[in-house]
Amino acid sequence: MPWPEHHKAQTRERIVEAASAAFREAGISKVSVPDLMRRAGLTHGGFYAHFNSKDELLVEALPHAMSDSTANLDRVESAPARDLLAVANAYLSPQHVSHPEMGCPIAALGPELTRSAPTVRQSLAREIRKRLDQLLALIPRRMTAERKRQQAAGALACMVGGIVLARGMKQSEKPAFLADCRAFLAEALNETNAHT
Amino acid sequence: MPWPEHHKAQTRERIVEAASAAFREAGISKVSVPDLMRRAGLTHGGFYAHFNSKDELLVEALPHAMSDSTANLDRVESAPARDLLAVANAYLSPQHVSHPEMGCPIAALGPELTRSAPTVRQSLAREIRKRLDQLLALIPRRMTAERKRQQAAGALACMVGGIVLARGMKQSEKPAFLADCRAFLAEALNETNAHT
DNA sequence: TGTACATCAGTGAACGCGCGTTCACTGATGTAC
DNA sequence: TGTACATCAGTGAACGCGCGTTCACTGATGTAC
Repeated sequence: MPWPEHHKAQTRERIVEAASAAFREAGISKVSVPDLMRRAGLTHGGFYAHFNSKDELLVEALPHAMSDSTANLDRVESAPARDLLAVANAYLSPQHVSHPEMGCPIAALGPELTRSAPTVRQSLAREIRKRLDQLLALIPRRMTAERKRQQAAGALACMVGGIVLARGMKQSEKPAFLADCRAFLAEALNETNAHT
Repeated sequence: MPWPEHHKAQTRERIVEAASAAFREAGISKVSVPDLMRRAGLTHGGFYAHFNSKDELLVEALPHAMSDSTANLDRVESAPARDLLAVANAYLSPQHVSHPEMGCPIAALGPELTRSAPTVRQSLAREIRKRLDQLLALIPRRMTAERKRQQAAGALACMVGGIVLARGMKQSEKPAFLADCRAFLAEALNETNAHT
């Protein structure tokens, strides 16, 4: 073989990484194939040696963005967060609001992904399901299955909506709104409520 | 005057209405000026007799969509809902999930609006602020101002995120997820918690 | 060790297309007489 | 009441542009001898 063993796979990975950040930052429709190939240090023509279409890239970029985001957000002070509230607090942070390119793709691209091609929508559904299950696993065993499901669903909804809303607000109102969302969840997830 | 008094204003209104529904259904960037003029029963050339740009229309279509949405959602069984939980329950309904064109523009277009022109972003910030204040007004007086703010913020976040997530899920998982979000909020907003 | 070669990752000109926007015009209307 | 007219809302051809995608090619690479 005329090229180093994993050379092509590495280039492909670079494209996926560039796309995963660029889409979250600017929106899928606002990032053209020439744009993202430039970001990956390549020219646009080579794109189709790696992917059959922009949608096919998207199917791969979404799980990548999701892993990237949860890897960043689920660890607090370099240790993986072990309770739901810690994950929610990290998620509902000013840093997450101001850095969509490193953050959750559901908050940055949810509605746009929902309107994309069927393969993309399937990928989105899979990622949401997975994220919900991750959060579910962080909830104390002693609660009923029903209650755990409700807390995971409610917390994830509050997290995603909190970021979407904060990003749309006046700069000066963002921190207080995020703090309110965190306080709301702290209260709602508080175990003393588990027995009412 | 060669035309009926409010003729032009009515046409303009028809364009705003068509845009407000079309944008929520398909996304702003996927609806072209020719598209929406066709929807309003006109040809594309006339657009610029009413608006200077697509962005200028957007600044007007957003508040319109927001009023349309809250008018639909804030009334339960033809009477205006008077408590936050009733509003949240109507918002987190399967009908809202399956009809974005009549629903909340923040859930349908939030991230895309956040990346739009400054004038559009200002309009979005204003609408979010207004919505938050509406919800705040539905919370019992006896709570502290801080707690009321937290409940309004948390509930709105949960509502918006709940719709964004439900729309991204597998069809079969949507109803249970929405029910979980509603149950979560019923618990979190429950007044017995107000005194913990 | 040096050289000719086959491979194939990446290049860049070109394609058809639909976008947002402009503008010369058309023709339905209310008014004046 | 009937007709000529000025108005201006709406029309549709045309603009430059950037999109996603295709394809003939280039040139850096590892291999064979």
